[in-house]
Amino acid sequence: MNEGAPRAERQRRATLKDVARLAGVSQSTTSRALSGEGYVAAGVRARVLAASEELRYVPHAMARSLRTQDSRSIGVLVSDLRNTFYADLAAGIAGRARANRYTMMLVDDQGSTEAELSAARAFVATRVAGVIVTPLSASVTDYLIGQRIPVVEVDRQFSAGRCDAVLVDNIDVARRMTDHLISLGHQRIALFIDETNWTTGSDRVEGFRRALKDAGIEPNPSLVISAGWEAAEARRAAIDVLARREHPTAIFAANNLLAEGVWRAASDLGLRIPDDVSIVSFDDSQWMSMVSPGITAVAQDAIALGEAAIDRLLARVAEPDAPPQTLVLEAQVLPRGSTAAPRAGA
Amino acid sequence: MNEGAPRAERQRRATLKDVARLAGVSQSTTSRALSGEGYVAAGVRARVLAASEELRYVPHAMARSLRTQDSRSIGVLVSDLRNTFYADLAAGIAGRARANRYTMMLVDDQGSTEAELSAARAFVATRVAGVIVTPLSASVTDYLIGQRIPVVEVDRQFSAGRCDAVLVDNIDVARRMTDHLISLGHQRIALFIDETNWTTGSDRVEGFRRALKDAGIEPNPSLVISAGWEAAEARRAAIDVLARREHPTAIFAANNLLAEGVWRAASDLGLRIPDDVSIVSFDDSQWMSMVSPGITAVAQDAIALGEAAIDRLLARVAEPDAPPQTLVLEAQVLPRGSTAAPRAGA
DNA sequence: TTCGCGACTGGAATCGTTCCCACATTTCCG
DNA sequence: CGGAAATGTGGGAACGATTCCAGTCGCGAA
Repeated sequence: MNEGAPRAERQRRATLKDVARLAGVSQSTTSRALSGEGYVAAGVRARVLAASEELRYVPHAMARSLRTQDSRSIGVLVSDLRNTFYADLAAGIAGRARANRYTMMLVDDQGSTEAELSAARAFVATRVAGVIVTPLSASVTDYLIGQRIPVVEVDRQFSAGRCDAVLVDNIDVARRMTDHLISLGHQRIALFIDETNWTTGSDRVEGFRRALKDAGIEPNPSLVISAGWEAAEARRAAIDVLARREHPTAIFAANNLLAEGVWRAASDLGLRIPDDVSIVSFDDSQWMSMVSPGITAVAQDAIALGEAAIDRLLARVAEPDAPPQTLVLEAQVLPRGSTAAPRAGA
Repeated sequence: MNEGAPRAERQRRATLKDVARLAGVSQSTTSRALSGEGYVAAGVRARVLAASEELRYVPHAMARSLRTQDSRSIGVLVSDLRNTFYADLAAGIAGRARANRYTMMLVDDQGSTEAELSAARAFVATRVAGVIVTPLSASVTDYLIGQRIPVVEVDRQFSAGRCDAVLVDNIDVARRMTDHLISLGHQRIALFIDETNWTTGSDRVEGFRRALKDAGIEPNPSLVISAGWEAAEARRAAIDVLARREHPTAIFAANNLLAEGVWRAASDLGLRIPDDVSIVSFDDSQWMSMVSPGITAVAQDAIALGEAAIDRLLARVAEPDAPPQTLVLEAQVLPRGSTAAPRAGA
C-alpha cells in the first residue's frame, strides 16, 4: 500500500472513484452496478457491492442531483412551530415526504416577512422540487412562482388562481359556528380575531358577519376585536370586553391562542362558562377537551391539511403545467360544554 | 436575438455562465464580483450585478458546496412532531439555525428505528454539517459517528462519551418531584413510565426509587407501571390502578402523554384531585395550567434544549476533535394545585 | 529605460456523479 | 456461416459553481 498519507486516506469520505478502483472496474460500470440501471455482469456487480460496503460508500446526493438535474427535497415554510397547528401541519407533511422518499427542509419564519423571503431564496438556492408555505404575504409565492418553483399555499391564500392551495372553508365554518350561537339565543356575540389581511382572518370575519346578517342581527363593529397575536394580548382585550356592563353573552375566538386568552380572562373575572358567557374557538386544542366544561371548537385536521398539501405538491411536480387547483377540506364543529343559551335578561 | 428556442431559453434557470455572458466577462470574474472575494474593477462589478439581477440569478447551493466541500445544512431527527416537546425542540433549533444561516432538514421518525436509520443515511447522502437527534437506539449515533459526522444527542443519551449530548438531569428532577410527594405524606406512590431502555426513562425510575429509598419507603414493583406510548393506553392502565381497593394516593406520570391518560382516568372514575389522588407530571403542557386544579409538573424548556443542542453542534463543527461534552440543563418543578396530603386513613 | 508590483482578468482544473457513446465480446437465428 | 442483436465495459463530457495560476496592463521607483 501507499504509505504516503494513511491518515488522510482514512479521513476522506469514499467516492465512486474509490469504489471503482477497489473493485477494479471503471466508474461507469460502478455507477451502473450500484444504481441497477444498464448492463453489468453478475460477478462484477457483486465485487462492486462488496467494495462499496467495505468503504462505507454513500453516494453524494448533491453531486447526483447536480448531474441529473432533479431534486428529492421539498421546502416547507411555516409561521410558528410552537403552535400545534403548524407543528401538526409539519408532521403531516413530514410523514408523507418520507413515504415518498423526499427530504424536507423546514423553516419557521416566526411571522417575519424578511425571514420568509430569505427562506424562499434558500429554497431556490438548494433547488428544491417544490415548496409548501403558510404565507405571510403575497411576496413569497410571487417570488417562487417567478422562479418557476411549484408552490402550494396552505391555510391562507394570497395567490388564488396562480398556484395550488389547500384550505378550509373558513367562511362556511365560521358561519356555522356563529349560527350555532345564534340558535342558542345569543344576540351580543363578540368575535376575537388576529389579522384580517389574510384570507383566514377575513373569511372568518365574513362568515361571522353573514350569519349575523342572515339572522337579522344588527352588526356591531365594537364587537369585532383585533386581539393581537398572543394569548396574553387576547387575555387583556377580553378582560376589557367582559368587564363592560353589557358584555357580550358569547365570544367567538378565531384561533386557539385567542381562545386561550379569552378563557383565561373569563377565569380571571370569575365568570362561569357557559352560564355567564359562552365561548367557542376556531381551532381545536388539547386543553379544550380537558378543561371543564370543554370548549366547543372547530376541529381542523392540520395533519390531513399537511398531507393534502404534499400530495398536491407532488402531483404538481409531476405535471407542472396543469391548471392550479384549490382544495377545500372539511372542518367539523365539535360541540362541547362551553355553549348554552344566554342567561335570561342578559 | 437568437430566434432558435426562445421558450426553452425562458424556461432554463440562469447560471453563472449566463450572467457572465450577459455582462461580457469571464465566469471567474463573475464569480469574484458576486462573492466579493478578490479583485474586480468597480465598473465590472456593477455590470455583473446588473446582469445577475436581470436574469434573477440565484447561485446553485449544491454546485457551490460540491466545489467548496462544505455544507450549510444540518439534519434534525425527532420522534414525534405532534408532541409539543419535540415541536418546541425543533422550534428552538430552527430559530438558531436560521440565525446562523444554516438550513435544517427535519425528519420525524415516528418512533421507528428503520425510519431513523434511513433518515441518517439521507443526512449522510446530503453531506449535512452535523446532526441533532433524539435517538431511539444506539445505532443512529453509531452510524453517524462511523461516517465522521458530528452528532448531538438530545433528551436521551445512548453514546455517552462518544458524542456530545444535551440533557436534563432526569434522576435529580425525578427525585425532587418524588420528594415533594413524600414530604406531603404520600407513601403509596405509583410511577407511570413509557420505556426504561432509554436514559430518560431509566433515570426517571432511578430518581423515583432513590427518593423512596432515602425516605425509607418499601419499594413496591407493582407501583412502577409500564403504561405504553399513548395517552389512551395510559388511561386504561390508570383506570386499572385507581380502581384497586387500596389505590396509590399519588401518581407520578413520567411524561405529558402519560399524565393526560392518568388525568382522564381520574376524571373517568370521578376521583377528585388532589383530594382523592395527587397527580404530578414530568413535562409541562399547556393544558396542565388550564385545568383546575393545575397539574404540578416538571417544566423542561424544550426550546432552550434545542438551542443548546445546535450551539453545541456548531461548536463541534468548528472544532471536530475536541473531547465530547455533555450539557445538563436545569429543569424546574412547578407546584400547582394537583398535589396535597393524602386523605387521612388512605 | 527597465524592473517590479499592484490591479485586474480569463483559462482551466476540480468537486462527485450520471449517461451517452463507442467498442468488444458473446449469443442467436435464418 | 454471416450478421444482427444482446450483453458487457470504459472513456469522457456534462452539471454549476470556486479557485489556482498565468497572464496583461499601468505606473512609480531605481
